[in-house]
Amino acid sequence: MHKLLNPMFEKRLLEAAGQVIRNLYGQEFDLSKLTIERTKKEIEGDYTLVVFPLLKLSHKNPEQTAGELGEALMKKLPEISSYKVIKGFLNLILADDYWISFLGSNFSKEDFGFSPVARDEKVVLEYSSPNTNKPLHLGHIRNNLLGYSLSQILTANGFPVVKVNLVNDRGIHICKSMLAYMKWGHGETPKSSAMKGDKLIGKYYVLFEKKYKEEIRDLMEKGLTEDEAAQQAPLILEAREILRKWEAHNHETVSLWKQMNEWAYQGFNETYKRLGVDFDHIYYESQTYLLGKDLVIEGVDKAVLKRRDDGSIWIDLTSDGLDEKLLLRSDGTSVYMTQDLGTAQLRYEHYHPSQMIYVVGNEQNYHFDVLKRVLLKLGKPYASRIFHLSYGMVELPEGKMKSREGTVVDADELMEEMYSTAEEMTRELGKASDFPQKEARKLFEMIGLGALKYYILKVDPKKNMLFDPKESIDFNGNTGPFIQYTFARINSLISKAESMHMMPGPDFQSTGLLLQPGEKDVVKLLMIYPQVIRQAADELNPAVVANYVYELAKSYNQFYQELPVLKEENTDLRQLRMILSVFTASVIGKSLKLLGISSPSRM
RNA sequence: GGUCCCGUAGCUCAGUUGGAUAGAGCAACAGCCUUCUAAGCUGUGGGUCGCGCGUUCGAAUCGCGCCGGGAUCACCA
Repeated sequence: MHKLLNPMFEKRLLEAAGQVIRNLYGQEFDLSKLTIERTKKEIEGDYTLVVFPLLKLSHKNPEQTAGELGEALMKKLPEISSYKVIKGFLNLILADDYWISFLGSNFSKEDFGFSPVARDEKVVLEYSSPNTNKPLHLGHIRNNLLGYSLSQILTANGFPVVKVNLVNDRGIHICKSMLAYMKWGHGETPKSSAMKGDKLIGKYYVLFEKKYKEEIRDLMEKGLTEDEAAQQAPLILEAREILRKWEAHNHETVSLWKQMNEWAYQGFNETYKRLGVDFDHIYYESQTYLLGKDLVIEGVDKAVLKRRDDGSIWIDLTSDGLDEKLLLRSDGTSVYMTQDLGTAQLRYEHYHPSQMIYVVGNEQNYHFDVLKRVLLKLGKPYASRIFHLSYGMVELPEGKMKSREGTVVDADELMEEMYSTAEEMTRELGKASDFPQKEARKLFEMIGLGALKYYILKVDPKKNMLFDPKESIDFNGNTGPFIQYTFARINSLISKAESMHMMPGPDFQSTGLLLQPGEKDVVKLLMIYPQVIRQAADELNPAVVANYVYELAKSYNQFYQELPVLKEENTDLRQLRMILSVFTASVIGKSLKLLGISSPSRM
C-alpha cells in the first residue's frame, strides 16, 4: 500500500529524476530500478526516493548522492518545497499548496477514483453456485460477499460485468431429498411447516442421510463391507431409480422436482436479499448438462479425447503432469466436468466475454485446472479467459465446517444474530433512542451486516480464515461499524455545517494555508484512492479496499480528535477542514459500497 | 506419495513486484467526554516474521532444502 501514490506526480518525478541523473552523472539510468514510495509515517517527508541503486553511477556515498539529487530535483519541480536525507533515502517534502489544490479540485467529484468509460471487455462473474439441498452457510456467505464485491469493484473500473449464478439443481443428491420427502414428508410445505423452503428441503436431505446410514449399518452387521453396503442399501437404489425417472422426464418425478426446487429458490432468494447480493442471470445445471456431452463427443471426433472399451470418455493429461480424467460415464451420463464444459460454452455464446471469472472455493483448484486444459485441447477460444478465483475455507475453532456433524454456521441464523448484537450494542450505548422503530430496525440491519461483511472481506480471499462464533464479531476497532461510525460522524458534521451555512462551495481555492500533519495524512490517503480501486480489480481482491478504508477512517478520526472543524475560527482553514471531511465521507461511502456495506447517516 | 495453498504478537489479521526501527485490532493495564457523535482518541507491555542455507549494499518479501497445517488427486458434485 505504501507504494501507491499519485501517478501524475510519480511520472513527473521519474522524468525529472531521469534528467537530473543524466546531468549529474552523464549516463542513462534504468528508471525502473528506482523506487519511489510514500514516506513512512514516523519519518519527516512525503515521498521517498531510494538512491542505493544509483551509487554505482555516482561513485559517492549514499548521503551525498541523495543530497545532490534532492538539490537538483527541488530546482526542477516547483511543488517540492524541501527535502531531508537519511542514509540512502531521499525524503521529499511537497508544498502545502500542492495538497490543498488537490483537495480543492477533487472533493466534489462524485466519480473520483472511478473509470466512467465503459471498456469493451465484458466480464462474466459467477458466484454463489448453491446446491438446492443445502441451505446457505458461512462458506456461501464468503463466496457471495466476495463475488458481489468484485462485481462492484470491476464495475467501478469500467468493466461491464454480468453477475451469474449457477444452480446445482440436478443429480443423485437432489433425488435423495426428493425420496425422503416422498417417504416421510406427508405433504408438508414451507407454509404448513412455517419453514423457509430451503430449510425444509435441507431437512429431508439430512433425513435421507440419517436413514441411509442406518441401512448401511444394518447391512454391515449382516456381513457386507462398507462399500457393498453403501452400494446396495435400498434407499440409494431407490434414489437412483428416481434419477433414471427424472432423466426419462417422468411426469410425476419432474413435477415434484420442480416443486421442491421452487421452495429452495424462494428460501435462497430471501437469504440473498438480506445479504444484499443479486444476479443478472441464473443458470441451472439441469439446462446445461447436456451441452457438455456435445463438446465431449466433438473432442472424440477430433481425436483429442479417448473412448474406452466400456464406452467411457477420458482425457489424458499425463503430459501436463496431471492424471487421466473422466469426462463421460460409460452409461453415457455426464459428470461434474461435463456440465462445466457445457456451462462455459453456453456462457461464451451468450456474452462473448473477455473474461470468465468463477468464484469457487480452493478445494476445486484441481477441477478448474482440468477444465481449462480440456477446453484448451478442444481448441476453444475462451479457454484462456477462464479464471478461477479460488478462495480459502472458513474454519471454525474446532476445524472445518461439516454439515454431517452439524457444525455449519447457518447464513440466516448468523445474520439474525448479527442484527440482535447490533441492536444490543446500540441500546447499550444509548444511541438511536429517538429513532422511529422502522428506522431503528434499518440501522441495526446496516450495522450488523456491516460488521459481518467487513469481517469477512478484510481477509485476503485466498487465505483460509477463522470464524469464532463464541467470540462473535467485534464492533470496535478494525471493524465495519468503526468505519460506518466515522461516516456517520462526518455526516453529522455536514448537517451542522449546512444549518450554520458553513458548507464550502464546489470550487474551493486558497493558497498559503498551512497543513497540520494530521490533515496531510488524510489527504495522502484520499489521493491514492483511484490506485486502490485499480489494484483491487487487478488482484480481484476486495480486501485491498477494506484495509484501505479502515486506514482512511482511522486517519480521519485522528484528525478529528486533534483539530477543530466547525469551531475553527479562521474561515479558510475551517473551509479546508470541511472539504477534507466531505471528501473523506465521500470516499468512505464509495469504498463501503464497493464492499456491499451500507453507510448509515446517523448511528 | 504427486500437485497446489498457507505459517508474522496470547488471539484475529495487514505488510510479500526486495528498502529505513515489522504494523493494526482484540485481549491486559493507564489516561481523555461542561467544546463538532467516546462504536472515538492517546499511551504502556507483548515478535528468533516456522527452521536452516543461499543471492544482495539491503530479505517477512526472492531461490533451494527441511518442519508444521490445510486442500486435492472418484464412473461424487
